[in-house]
Amino acid sequence: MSLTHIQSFVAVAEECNVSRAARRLHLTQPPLTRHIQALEDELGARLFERTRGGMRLLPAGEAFLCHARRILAEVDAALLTVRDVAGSRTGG
Amino acid sequence: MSLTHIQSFVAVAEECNVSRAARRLHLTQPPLTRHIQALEDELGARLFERTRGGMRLLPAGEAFLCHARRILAEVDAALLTVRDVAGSRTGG
DNA sequence: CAATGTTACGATACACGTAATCATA
DNA sequence: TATGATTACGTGTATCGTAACATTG
Repeated sequence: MSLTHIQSFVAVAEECNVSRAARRLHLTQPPLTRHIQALEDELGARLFERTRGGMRLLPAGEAFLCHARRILAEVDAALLTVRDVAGSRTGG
Repeated sequence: MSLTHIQSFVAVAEECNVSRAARRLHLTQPPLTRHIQALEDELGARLFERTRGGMRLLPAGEAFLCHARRILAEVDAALLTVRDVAGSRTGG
């Protein structure tokens, strides 16, 4: 599991479409497909249903999406907090 | 930023010692040193004070530690939740 | 010499993008 | 043919571990 895979998953879940998610992430489709496959493999569960028009979340995928967003939010918070603490070192 | 770097950071913070953290992570010292350096570089802040006997958290490091633990906990929770949802698919 | 962390360097593994493939209508 | 995802394959980068280095007592 990696943060990159998690970001890819969230993008695909929100776009319901690998191609659009790829554009949004400035990536091509193949790596994105592989990210999803790696997650599904590691979690031992299918996260998306592959439909004619794109990707649709399965129950396991919806469950994972909640956590995925919290993980990314926590990473953002970590970045902000550390920069804040370090930036205010002398500023008081 | 990667989950591996975050795991390394937490181990070093808890052991106050790169060598012990490396053993705990089944790794050697150099990659661990580089993980910490990469984090410090990316965050733009020094996380540890290098002392004679090992590593000691600086304020920015303590701030980051809180978030780091939450990120890892959230990842664990994601694993458990997804496996639970997927496992109970037919079990009712 | 013994213990700490760091840097240099070569081998391996990972991840990308292009191109080709499968499926649907 | 057009749109969607996936697989095959070559290449560039990242990451590891060993070995060498610097610091401290």
